[in-house]
Amino acid sequence: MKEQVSLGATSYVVLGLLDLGGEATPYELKQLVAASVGNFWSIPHSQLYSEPARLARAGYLSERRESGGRRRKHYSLTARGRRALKDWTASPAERHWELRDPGLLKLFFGADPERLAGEQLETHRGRLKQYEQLMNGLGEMPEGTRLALEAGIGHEREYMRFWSKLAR
Amino acid sequence: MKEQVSLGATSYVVLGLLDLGGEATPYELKQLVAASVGNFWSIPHSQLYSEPARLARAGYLSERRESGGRRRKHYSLTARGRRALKDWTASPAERHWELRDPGLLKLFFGADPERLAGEQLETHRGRLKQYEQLMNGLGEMPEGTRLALEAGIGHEREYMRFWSKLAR
DNA sequence: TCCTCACCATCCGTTTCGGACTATCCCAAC
DNA sequence: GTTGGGATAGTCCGAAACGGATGGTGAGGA
Repeated sequence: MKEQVSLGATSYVVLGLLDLGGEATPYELKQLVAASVGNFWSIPHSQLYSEPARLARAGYLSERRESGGRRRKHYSLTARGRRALKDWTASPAERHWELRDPGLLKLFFGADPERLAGEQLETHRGRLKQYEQLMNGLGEMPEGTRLALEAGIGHEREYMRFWSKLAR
Repeated sequence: MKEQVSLGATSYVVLGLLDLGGEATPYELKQLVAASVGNFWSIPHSQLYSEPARLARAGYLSERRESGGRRRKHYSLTARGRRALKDWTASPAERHWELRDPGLLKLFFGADPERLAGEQLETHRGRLKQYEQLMNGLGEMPEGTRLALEAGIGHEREYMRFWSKLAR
């Protein structure tokens, strides 16, 4: 008698990370998110405690609890969870798309382009560098990860072009 | 004795749109959002009823109510509201940035790049076209608006490049 | 006159957010 | 061994966001 739950983007992030990593505690998920997908899709850490529990209740994850010490909970995918993830990746992506960029918002509402550009260039330069290091640093990585990172780099370069034009 | 409220991105969108448009009802705000900033930063319509009310209570907006008919509420900026908007545009943008793109998320978690690319190209082609029409269609527009639109177009072109590489 | 459709607004249950708070563990210094 | 500090790990809860269901109002046409 599994509980019925609906799966949102957050759910799939959890499933996806567990698929990549094999097994993890919420705390480890938190680190994984921070180091990967969190760069463009943030998830509050408290969700990474409640969401796996929810998914486990619905049979997508199995839960193993340490017997001693901190009694951490380790989660891993069940067959059902793996299935759900596969189905999701194979289905067309929702149209819903969002670029929540406070810098662009300020620009839209009349901030001085030149002053904003200086600051934004700095921000994006930093981020670009970080992405490029990741790309070179990590040797082997799954193809999807690498491609998503490439996309990120592409967008950062686009930001550099854009703000550079305004900076002069 | 004004009520104390904290201003978030949504608040500034409301202030900003009223600054651009002079005066508006929540319903008009909804349309303005849909036609402009909503393209990259969505706001649920119900917020566009509650947020102006909240801002009015705190003295950032003034409220004028139609005496007959539907008794719609028209909002406009007070000096205080205009001030808050100016301060915000002049302050450095928060680092917090997000690209919520379900397509990239699926790519990250292992979707077949080629199949995803076909679908994404279509989506982005549509959006790009729409932006370009806006750019050409609207004659005069505030500089910020035009620049933000240019940024959007830049990113869409980047998407086209990216997914095209994967599409072959 | 009545109907219908577009316009307009509110409500409210659910989900998400994010920050404050607490607990635990490890190791080093005393 | 005991104390203390920093990294690790988890919980909680009020506030905000979400989004869909619902209902009213008015203009124009049949």
